Amino acid sequence: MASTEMEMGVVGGGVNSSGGGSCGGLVVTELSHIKELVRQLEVHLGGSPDLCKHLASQIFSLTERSIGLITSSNLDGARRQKRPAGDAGLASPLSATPTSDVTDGPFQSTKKKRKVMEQRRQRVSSAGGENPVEDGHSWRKYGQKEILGAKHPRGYYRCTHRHSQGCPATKQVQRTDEDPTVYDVIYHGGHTCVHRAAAGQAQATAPPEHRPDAHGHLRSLGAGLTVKTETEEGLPAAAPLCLSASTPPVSGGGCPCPCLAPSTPENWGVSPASSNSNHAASYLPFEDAEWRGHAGLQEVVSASAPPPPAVDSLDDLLLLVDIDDIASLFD
DNA sequence: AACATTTGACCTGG
DNA sequence: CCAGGTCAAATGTT
Repeated sequence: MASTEMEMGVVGGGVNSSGGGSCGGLVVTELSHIKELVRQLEVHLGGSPDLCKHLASQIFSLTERSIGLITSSNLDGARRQKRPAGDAGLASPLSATPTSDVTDGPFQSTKKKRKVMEQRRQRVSSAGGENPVEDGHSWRKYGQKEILGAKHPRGYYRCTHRHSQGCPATKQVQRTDEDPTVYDVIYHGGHTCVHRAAAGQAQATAPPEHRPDAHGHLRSLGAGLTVKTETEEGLPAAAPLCLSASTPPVSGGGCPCPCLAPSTPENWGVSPASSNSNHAASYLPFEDAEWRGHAGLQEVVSASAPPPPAVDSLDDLLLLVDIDDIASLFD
């Protein structure tokens, strides 16, 4: 049984970072390039599909490179600054989890599947509502565990499409000790699943906040959400956004993110007992292997914020991805 | 019937 | 040996 499960994702897929060092300038250059490409893409939207595809793939590879640079930089920083594990209950997951070298080859042997994948941590507030945040993915709970030093058990979830598509994404959800309405969500691995059919259906039937098109997603991303992103050292960082252009959207401008199955009320990273259908919001943690560079980032997501600006154009999208913000990481 | 959750047992790394 | 992570049978839900 366990042996039949494919653990092969696109983990560690070809982000070639050029060593650590100060890469801020390089990243800015790369991102500026991306920005320009996106502008071109916008111009050609509705025009030649081939050209759009070409631009998309260029954006994709540039993004990969940039993330590689950011990743290597962040990891360096994280390694250098050792974290005191004193922080009651919360300190453990990221710092104490002995994630193996993320820069190394992803697989050594099938036995060593544990902890091979990178992880990202988010703090999710459910302020008032029952559910923290909808993340647009289908999760299936496969375990729960009392964690030493923590008041609340940790839930273990994996992508619903794990078996059907071999999607390696998993997440762990745990209430924080300080505030029961706040959850720590740790994601392992990115989604490799694509749920085209369901996504298309969802586009027609699902409520706007669940529509798998980029704009809808970005709207929902903002809908009632503030995303404060910071590194472990407390540096400001770019908001996590789904920019992957790896999967060409369904014609007419779908979401570039894979695995956008219509979310179910059970998607919630909380005990199903407390989950119901009136989720407060949606957000996109990270969708692709390319976005795994945020290993050192901790995102703080609050579900109680006022309605956000709509993202109606790629320009709006670009506004959300402020290159300067990213650049400031390296200042 | 199919799918999801619960939960105790098992496995693994430190 | 212990804590964390995963498995899988039992159970619940739709």
